Amino acid sequence: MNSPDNIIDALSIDCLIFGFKKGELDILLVQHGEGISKGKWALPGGWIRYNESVSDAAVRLLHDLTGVENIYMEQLGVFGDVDRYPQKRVITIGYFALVKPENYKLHAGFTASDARWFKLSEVPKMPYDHTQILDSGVKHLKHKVRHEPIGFNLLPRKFTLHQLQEVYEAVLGTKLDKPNFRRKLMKMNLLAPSKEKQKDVSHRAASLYKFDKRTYDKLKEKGFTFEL
Amino acid sequence: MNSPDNIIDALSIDCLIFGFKKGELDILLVQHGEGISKGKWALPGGWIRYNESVSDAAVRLLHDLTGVENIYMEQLGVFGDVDRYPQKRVITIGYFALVKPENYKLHAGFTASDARWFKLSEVPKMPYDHTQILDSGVKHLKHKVRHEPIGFNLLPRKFTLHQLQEVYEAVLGTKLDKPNFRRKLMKMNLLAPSKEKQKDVSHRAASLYKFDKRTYDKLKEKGFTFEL
DNA sequence: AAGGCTTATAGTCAATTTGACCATCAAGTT
DNA sequence: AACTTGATGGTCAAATTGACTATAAGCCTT
Repeated sequence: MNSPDNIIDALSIDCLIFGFKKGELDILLVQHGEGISKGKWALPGGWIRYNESVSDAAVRLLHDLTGVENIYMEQLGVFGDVDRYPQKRVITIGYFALVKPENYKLHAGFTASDARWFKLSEVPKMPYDHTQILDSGVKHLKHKVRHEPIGFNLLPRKFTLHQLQEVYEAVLGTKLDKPNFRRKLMKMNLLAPSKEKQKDVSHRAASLYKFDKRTYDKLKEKGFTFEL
Repeated sequence: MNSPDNIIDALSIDCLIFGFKKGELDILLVQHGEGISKGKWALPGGWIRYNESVSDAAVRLLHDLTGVENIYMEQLGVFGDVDRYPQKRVITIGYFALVKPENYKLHAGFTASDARWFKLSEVPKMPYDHTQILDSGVKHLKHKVRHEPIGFNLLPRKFTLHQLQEVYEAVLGTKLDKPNFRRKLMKMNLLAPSKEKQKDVSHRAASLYKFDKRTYDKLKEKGFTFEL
């Protein structure tokens, strides 16, 4: 096969970086400091370098922006409508990341003059097809959170069952029964109890758990699938 | 954001086209007629045109190859390792398609000198990262078939419950209990009985059903999710 | 035409899981 | 010491699942 060189002008990456605070999902946006989209809040992103794999580029961009190394991250897909970007043919690859609150501090990166978290319900109008990318990511999150144990990537390493429940309630937009939720989760054996308890609460302190990846991997080999 | 133009050389599409016959999954490959990969069987693919969205390109390529318009199709993801393609930096977008047996006839397309179906178990070594793309697609299929009603896209429009069961057994690599499988599927109300029966079988003819997309869409709105 | 094959389809039943609850417990607060 | 708040533990009927058994419809042979 012969390739018609340079049939597109450029290939970018745009990141959906989700966080969770006060019972609500947040998304990290940056304010563009130059170009046509100056002043607008948009998804953080950047360009793929020539000698860098697509996934390396995503890791690099995510790191530059948040300063964090071990973020949960996956590729969301390609957004390639002809007129998604003005003037030139730019195709972008959407990435999807979940960050823990302890990593909520962030760098202001590259060409962004500022960066901050928005509640999902208060995301402003964004340029290009970023709103479409976000919708696609939220849909993906809703689906995935029910079929794979990824919810705790939005929580501190040690978390209470109730915090986890709040994540599910926020993502799925439903209320869940507390005893039933805990019963279901505990039976899966994916939560390893740490000996610690919650602190600084004005009521009985809840036990803290952490996700037991080792056990999950073992169970998965035996055919177990997470379902909620 | 300023884009460093043409940081990659080209962007291609590669298609995973799955079929189902004789209780086994098939995949459609083409034999390359020119270039470095001459003579090798590989995934069918092509280039994205300047004035064409990525998804339009996928539809076009799939149509050129199979001659079929309404194929079940979705984007699988981007494969962008630096050295996945010799000499140049070519990034590819994997697409994932399921075709019905009545559409098994195909055109030999563009630069492919030949095209044919391979059983999944007999796929030859493929050039570039095509084996990786295939593995990724099979994994995706295994997951998706359990969480969304897409299995019948590998069957004729009207099919028997047992045919459907065979699809699941082939994809998942397990044996399923016949009465239990039928009970579960029937309870979902996603299969509309056609008045017809199987023909030319040397035993009691089974009823034919078709997937009832309308009902599925309604149920989905109400929060139903397909699970098997 | 009768009996035998083969696969479809129906039904049974115990074990497990779910959904909707109520009850008790362990802190901190007044 | 009583009260408040949320954690944790149980109960129970209903629904679902998994492992089977039983019966029904056809063709195929003799």
